[in-house]
Amino acid sequence: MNQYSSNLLRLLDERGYIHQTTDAAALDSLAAKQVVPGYIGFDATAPSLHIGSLVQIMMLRRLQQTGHKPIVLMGGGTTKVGDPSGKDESRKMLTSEAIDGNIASIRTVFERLLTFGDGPTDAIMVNNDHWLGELKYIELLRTVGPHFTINRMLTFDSVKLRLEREQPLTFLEFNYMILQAYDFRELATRQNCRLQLGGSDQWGNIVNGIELTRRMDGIEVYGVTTPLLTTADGSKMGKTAAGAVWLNEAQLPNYDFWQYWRNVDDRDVGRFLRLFTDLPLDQIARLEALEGSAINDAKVVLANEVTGLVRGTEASQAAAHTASATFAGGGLGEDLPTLSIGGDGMGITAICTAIGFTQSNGEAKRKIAEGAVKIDDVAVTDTGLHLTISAGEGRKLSLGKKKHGILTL
RNA sequence: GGACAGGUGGCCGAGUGGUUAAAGGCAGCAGACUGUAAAUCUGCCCGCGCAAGCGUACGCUGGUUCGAAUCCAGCCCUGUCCA
Repeated sequence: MNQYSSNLLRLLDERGYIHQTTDAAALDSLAAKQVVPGYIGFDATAPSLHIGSLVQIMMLRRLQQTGHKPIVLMGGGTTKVGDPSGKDESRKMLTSEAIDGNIASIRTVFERLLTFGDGPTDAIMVNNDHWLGELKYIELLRTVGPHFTINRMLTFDSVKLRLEREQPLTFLEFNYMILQAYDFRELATRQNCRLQLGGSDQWGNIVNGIELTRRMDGIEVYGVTTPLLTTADGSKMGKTAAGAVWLNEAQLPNYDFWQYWRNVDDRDVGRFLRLFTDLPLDQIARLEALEGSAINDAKVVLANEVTGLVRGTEASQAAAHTASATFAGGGLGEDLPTLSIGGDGMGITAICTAIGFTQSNGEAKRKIAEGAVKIDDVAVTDTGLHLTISAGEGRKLSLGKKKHGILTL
């Protein structure tokens, strides 16, 4: 698979980003001779993206690394409509203020991974609300409507799925694909954008945009999708018990982010190193080849690198230090969650819940009965234990092997 | 507007008057084994309470009954077909 002449496609290919492309040869030769502005659309439904979007973000980074221009399209307008893809049910509507706030928060992560500015290969962030908001409905129908057939729209997976499951698909959602196609056409004419990247679930939307652009403006544009990322055990990436693995620190502490990568399945290590770090491929090959417990070293590298990229080097080092102190040294690290229990002390079950290890006092009680709760590595047996701490002293609270925290006065 | 089917715990899905805080599965958490992995086995898995127990919960609101997720009425929502 070394037939590509452009650095862009070669890099994407050898690091495992490519699932499908439209007209790979034409895109390849275009990327070999000029700067190709390419974009990916992101949703603005939450104040942070989670690691399910990280492949997409990394692709924009690769785009910039190979001398092209990344365009981050925030779906401020489309978020008002709601993407039916993969969702069983309609999303709730967000206010414009909430959407704008989300976009501002999401931008902070992009600023770590991409270089923004006015230069030819600097990244830019755009919001499709700017053009979608201006569109008048009749105008939209007249401009875009003729280029879509219901027949074709009905063949899309996102639509078929709803219909097969006998679940509702509103007309509003049905319009999502039209708006998304329109984005590509807008970016192609306004920003000279020639490429759209996205997850494999966006294939249909991307192809729609390509066709619309060709029909309306006679411009040839291209699409590349990534494979749907699942972990080795088959589940969708980025979901844990506590919820999604968020990219923003406000939604997920650095230490927990680091731990996510430290705990990936053995079989995922090489793939993730290629996708989510900038390490050279020969080094990754060496790490990936580690066997048995030695693979843990590769996981530490993965955690360090990804956390460094997304959260910053300092955060990464602090998390790594805390992890090694906690797990290897049996001690404590500063990044662990901390709870102040006050001068009167607290009941052990309330402590477990307050620090976030358990959802309720009842659950804490059950965990104690299972012998999972430890203070300074000694198992707690009494569910009624009332703990007090004297000044200057820090006690280590553990639930199971992985959850550790510090209790202070 | 009409006919029919349906709305159960994070999800899927049993349950048609009491033994039902509600089978089973998935997801999750913990224990054992390990390597902070996977697989496997075991336990747990609404909340409050030390506990006895109490409180909430089967779309919503009322009703029947000693007793309702289960029966009745009205309403809301979804799907399929018809107009």
